[in-house]
Amino acid sequence: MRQDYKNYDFKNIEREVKEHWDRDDIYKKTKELRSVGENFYFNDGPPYTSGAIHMGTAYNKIIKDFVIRHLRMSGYNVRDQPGYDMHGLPIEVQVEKVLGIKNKKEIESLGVEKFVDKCRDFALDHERNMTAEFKALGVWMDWERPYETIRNRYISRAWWLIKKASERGLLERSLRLVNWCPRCETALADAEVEYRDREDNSIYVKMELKDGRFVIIWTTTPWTLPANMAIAYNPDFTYEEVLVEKDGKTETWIMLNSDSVVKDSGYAIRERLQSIKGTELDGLEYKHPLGIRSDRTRRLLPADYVTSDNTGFVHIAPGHGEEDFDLGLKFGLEVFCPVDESGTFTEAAGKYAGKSITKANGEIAEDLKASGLLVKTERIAHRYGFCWRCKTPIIYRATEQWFLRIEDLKERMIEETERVEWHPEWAGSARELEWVKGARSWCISRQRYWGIPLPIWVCGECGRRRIIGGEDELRALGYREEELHRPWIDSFEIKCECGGVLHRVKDVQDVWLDSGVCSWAELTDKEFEEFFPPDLIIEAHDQTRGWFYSQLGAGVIGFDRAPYDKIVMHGWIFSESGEKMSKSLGNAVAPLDIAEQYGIDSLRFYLLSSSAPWEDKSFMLDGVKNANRTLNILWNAQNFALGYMVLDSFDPKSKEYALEKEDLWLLSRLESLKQRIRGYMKEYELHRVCRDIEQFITDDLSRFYIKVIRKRVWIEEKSESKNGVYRTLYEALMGLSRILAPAAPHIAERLYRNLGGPLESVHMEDWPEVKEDRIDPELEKDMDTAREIIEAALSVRQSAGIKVRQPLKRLLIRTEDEETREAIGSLDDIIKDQVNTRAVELCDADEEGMPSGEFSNGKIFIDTEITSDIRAETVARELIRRIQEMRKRMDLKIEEYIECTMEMPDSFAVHFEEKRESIARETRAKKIALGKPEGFVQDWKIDGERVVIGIKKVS
RNA sequence: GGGCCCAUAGCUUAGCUUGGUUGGAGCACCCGGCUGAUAACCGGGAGGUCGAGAGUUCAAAUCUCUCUGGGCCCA
Repeated sequence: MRQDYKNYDFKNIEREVKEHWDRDDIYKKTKELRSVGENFYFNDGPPYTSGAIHMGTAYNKIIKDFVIRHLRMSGYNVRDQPGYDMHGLPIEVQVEKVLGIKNKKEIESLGVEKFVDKCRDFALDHERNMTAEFKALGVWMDWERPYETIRNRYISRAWWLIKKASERGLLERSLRLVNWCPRCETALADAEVEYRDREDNSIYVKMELKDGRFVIIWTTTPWTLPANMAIAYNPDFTYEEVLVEKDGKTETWIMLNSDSVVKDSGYAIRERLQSIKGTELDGLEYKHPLGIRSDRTRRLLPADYVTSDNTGFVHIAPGHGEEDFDLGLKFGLEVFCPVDESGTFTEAAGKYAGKSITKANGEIAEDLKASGLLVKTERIAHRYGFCWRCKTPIIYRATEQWFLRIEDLKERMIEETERVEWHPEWAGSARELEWVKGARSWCISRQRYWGIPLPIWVCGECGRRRIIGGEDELRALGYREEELHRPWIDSFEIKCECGGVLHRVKDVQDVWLDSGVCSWAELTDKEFEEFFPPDLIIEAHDQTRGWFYSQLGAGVIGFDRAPYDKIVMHGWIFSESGEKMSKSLGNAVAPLDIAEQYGIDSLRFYLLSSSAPWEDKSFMLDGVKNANRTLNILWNAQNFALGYMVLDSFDPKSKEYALEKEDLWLLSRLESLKQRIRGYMKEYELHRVCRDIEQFITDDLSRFYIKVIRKRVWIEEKSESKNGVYRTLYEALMGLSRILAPAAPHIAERLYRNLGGPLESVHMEDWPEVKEDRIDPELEKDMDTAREIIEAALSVRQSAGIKVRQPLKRLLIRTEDEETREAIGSLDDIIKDQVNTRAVELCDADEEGMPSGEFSNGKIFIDTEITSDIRAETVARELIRRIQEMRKRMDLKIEEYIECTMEMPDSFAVHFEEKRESIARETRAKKIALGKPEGFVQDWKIDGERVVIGIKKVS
């Protein structure tokens, strides 16, 4: 056992504890120790290597670290390989920025090899930084051996899945409508589109029917008009046909909501001609408003999804809208898409050829106006999709892409979602299930460079496909390059049976598929045998559509099951004012900056205790301060205990001790704490674990227990009673070091080491069993009663102006409650001591004339009569308190002796003489007398009288 | 517009499953006190339309419905 820093110097403590872990290889030894335990596969969701960690990433890893440490202490052999998501558009975009280039053409002219090398360096740099930060947070994972999505083996296992999908008939190439980023020139997954509000010009356009009447459509994307192939109406609606007039000319219009459509258009309604049922419009032909592909016949077609907002007619461009595409499929429309990869109109767009769609918007409106077809323009705010990385507005394009038909697996995916144990329960039963039910085919191809190349080779002659299921298969065909990435793999050709040549399709795969395969991608055969499938994953709620889902899809394709049994879903961390933390808003707090100020353990303890894991949190700096305060109190309690234990050479193995009521009480509290924690852990209520520990430290241990036993340790000679205190404190602190180890691993470690823990590290300890026989609910209840009475008495003292240093003659308690009477009887020593009263008595009637107060089961009265002895003791306590204060100011050690001389009025002096011996004993004074104060001298005012005290240290 | 989650004191929150005396606590604030572990702690004070409205009930923070605001995921 050893005494430690006087103050809770978290900086040094945390640094030194980490040094200890490193120097003595504690992490490895801990894993080694548990290698005989039951296998447990914790699967880390890979953060994306494109920036520093933020508070949310920190929280994520802190929860994981908590859970893993707890599992290890509970005996499990935990597989804890962390991982990094290192491919994909986000990195490409950042690298483009660094290189100062803007599009795919510039990448091609720079050279794909150079570009990909940069991407790899970028990802590896960030991986290094992030690892350093995770380690700094005290997170124990296998940092020497993380999985990386860019490794050959990883890529190889991803290919295996695509081959598997192909074998199961789930891989297909087809013309589909996809989200498309014209800047990045690639398809985007739904998950890669971010929706925001923006303002646009919407236009109302007259579409001329063959008979000269017009139907009015409304669109927010004028640039899709060249691709118009039909107009949809709703067969359930009844449309209005009205005669409108402008500049003396009249026209016949068909629409809904004619009044609001005509408003501000310069037209006026002259006559309401008739109502037209939707069905009557079926098949009517109209002219393309811009005269594009005018040879085609365009018709009005029925569609249930048309809403009654706006005009009740929807312009249909199968090349640019999902519903349009589906309607086109149903009615055999041409999928006309006169827009290329970069968002530029092709020759097919007639006069707009070569123009970018964003610029064409205005021009199209102008042209419509010129030809008299524009009814009006209206500014509107609506949700629009943007590329999640470069923030360019996305468009929809019909293109040939590769898909996984996971909608075919929907039933199995639903079953698996229902099988998995979710925390909280609704995360699965409501949220994920809802999302899975909407499963659609998964577009996995990307027209980019930095990603896992799709392992699909197609013959230019006969169209035969060959899917390569792994690196070995590729090498067996003669592939020589070390690298499996683009561009190296692009030039590899395979001979076809037909005599032709198979070329790899140029695409890379969606990064969500990368992380989707991580549960098996880096496992050795042996590990796969021992650990797969994973037992547990822990991620934030945005992963509903992300990793929870991509893993489910990949797992069901590969293994007909979800690659997890249990999911803990956690919340996000927002700024103090509840907004998203972001650098651009300037409200982001870096986890390590906070740790620098208040300590890593404080940050961890705060994040874990602040609210339930699945709740979103606003990050409160005061919360971290408060956690720091709690740990500080623990530190002080430890100092108190160790100070005396070391002084008395306490031996925790010694059997020579006697436990008093308060000792048994604290031990009971400790065990019932452990019992509650056991329940919380089952439900992943980590916040309750931490809050209850905090309560125990501050309330039970520091505020009450230590206050009660202070006198017992201040007795000089060794005694069984004093050993009882040591024994109790030792057990409480040892217990705390263990149950605090997952949340605050540094201070727990230090505490354990200071107490002389038998193992090299607290993290190698077993999670403590609950010693149920020590739990004494009756004693705990009695103590609650005693504490309540003590509080009430102190409160009455205060309002009566009787200071605690003045003993009471009696404390009288009136209660009808039998249990309360028994509690008082059994704990009266503690009550006496804490209230500072000579006697505790029960009474049957109110005591007239005495200050009184109430507690939940009765009333109390204090007898404030001052006898000569009470006066003497009050004076003695006042003097002792001042002398002690001075000893402290002189920085004397507890065991050092003093000589003390004092001047005081006669009214004090008589009492001083009376209590001289006990004053000398309590202040460790060899000599104490009246006389000229010498040495360290201070003036005091006691009850308005001047007392001068002088102290000298003696050796 | 849809699904899920959240809303209690200035702030962070307990209580809601199973309706029942005056809805607890911490931080911050004010007043007083204690202290040889403690720049710690204790006592008191002030601070609540339990987001709003309706319903069920003898009784609603708690159950039901509607609405408002926030979050996540979608449309």
